[in-house]
Amino acid sequence: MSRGSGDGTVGKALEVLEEVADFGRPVRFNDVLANSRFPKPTLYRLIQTLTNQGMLDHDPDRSTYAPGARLVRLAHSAWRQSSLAQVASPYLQELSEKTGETVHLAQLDSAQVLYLDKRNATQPIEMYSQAGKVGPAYCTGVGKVMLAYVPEDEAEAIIGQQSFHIFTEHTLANADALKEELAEIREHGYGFDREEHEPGIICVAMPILTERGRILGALSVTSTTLRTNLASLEKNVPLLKSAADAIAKEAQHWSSPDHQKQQATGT
Amino acid sequence: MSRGSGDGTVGKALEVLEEVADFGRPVRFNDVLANSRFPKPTLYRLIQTLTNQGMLDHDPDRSTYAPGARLVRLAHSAWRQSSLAQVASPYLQELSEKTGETVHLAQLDSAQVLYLDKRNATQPIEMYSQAGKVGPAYCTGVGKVMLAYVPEDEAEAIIGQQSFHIFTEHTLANADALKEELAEIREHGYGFDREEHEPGIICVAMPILTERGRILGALSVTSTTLRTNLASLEKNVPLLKSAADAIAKEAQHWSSPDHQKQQATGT
DNA sequence: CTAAATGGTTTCATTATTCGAAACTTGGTT
DNA sequence: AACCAAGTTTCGAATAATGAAACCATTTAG
Repeated sequence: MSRGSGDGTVGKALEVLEEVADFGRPVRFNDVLANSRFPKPTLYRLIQTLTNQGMLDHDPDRSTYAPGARLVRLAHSAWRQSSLAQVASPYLQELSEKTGETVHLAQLDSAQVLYLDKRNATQPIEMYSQAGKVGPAYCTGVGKVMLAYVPEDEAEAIIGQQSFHIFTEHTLANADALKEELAEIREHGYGFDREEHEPGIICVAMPILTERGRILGALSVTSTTLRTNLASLEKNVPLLKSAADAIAKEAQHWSSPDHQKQQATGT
Repeated sequence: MSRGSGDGTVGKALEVLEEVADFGRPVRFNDVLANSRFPKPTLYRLIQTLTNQGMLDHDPDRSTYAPGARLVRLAHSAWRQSSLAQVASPYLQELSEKTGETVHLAQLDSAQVLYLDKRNATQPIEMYSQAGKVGPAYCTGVGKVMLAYVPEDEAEAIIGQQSFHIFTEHTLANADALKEELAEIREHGYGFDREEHEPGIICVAMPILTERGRILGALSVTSTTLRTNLASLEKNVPLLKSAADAIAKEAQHWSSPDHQKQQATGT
């Protein structure tokens, strides 16, 4: 069930792509080989294929590989039509203005939290730099509220994949503590981050749920213990709740942003 | 040689991914089937695999597919370590400030122009909205200068894939006209867009070449016939040239942006 | 309330692709 | 000139992908 398992050649190729991406710098064939479960010729062919396909870029001068241009193009498309990100945008803006705090939009990607958007009340909008970042699910506000509303069996699987690395003295240390917390979240309908990931950083998080109760993502309002406390953050719950509801409703009925041809303008 | 051809299952899967992305909206299985060269069960399995892998997201309520979250995450990584985009950023900023015009950074992706970054002198920086867009190679400034420096055989292949759609009365209408133009570009070392893609839009474009003469990408300064003309735009050539040289040099020696662990901060 | 149709999923024998140990080539070093 | 390491190719055996047809589950029509 976990990625890269029995998904044939395509799964393997994507596993390699991820490996290359994880290096965070251009890599040589041998570097990849050293970190790969695949034998040399297999890896070689997978990399060849990915390069051919534009998913990897090959620098012949330095003989290195890096994630390719096609990926950027595909992701642009993914972003533009991700109903959550598109629909949520104005609500995030409103939330950050009303609360004066940083607001996040996140989604579950595999067992991790994927940040789709972020609004910093004080700073101008920055997107690409934040969208696409990932974080742990078990010790972030958005991670926990999403986990709380994922179907039982999936949740179990995801929890099994958490590292439970202790970031601060408040980090939940194991699966049982996390499960207790999830139950509590279901009771209230929202959750907190009590300095579990970073000292001094706290947040309230709200799930974005469809009418049928399926989890689409999560919103959070983040601040620091220097500026405020959990009780004050909790006052934003009604705001968050109505934003989450509105986003869920729109996302369900959403079909296309602008269906007319979008051609790049520029030379 | 062109994509999606003999690259086995991986090529096919990516072809399907692209098909889904091209719809620009969530699609049903049947919609994809109607536009696909694959028979039903094959397509079904490819989509299954892609969904499994997080490259496609499946909405069970509406039974639709859309490009997936994993794509956004991978692209974030691709972007961060794309040496061109990272290295070029400050130079683009400088160019847009000095010229007071819009500046583009582009790369070749297959037979298309892929925009990596854009600076609008007057407006604040916006990234995701522009990066990832694609445009035609044969009728944009950046497209033509890149084509001019691609190895003979590759250029031939790419030219063969151009649509030669007539956008304006100045659009180059066929391969021969384009080849002539490319020869001229090689002579001067830079090129123009003479309202070939959009009426009133003109630009000067400069190739970014390694010491060995390999093409990495292209820069352009774009404006309108209302504000200026080609002769004035051409005055920016020295600026462009020195930026292109500097970018090429840095890109070659570049290894990693910040190699320390980058953990998302937010909850 | 049944019939037909539509949209999606599974089967299974056939066919084509992938696999990987080993051998080979290339380019740079003592 | 012999060596070494990184990268590339070979080829029979093992595996995975293929797609016509059948199947199942919802809708829509009669």
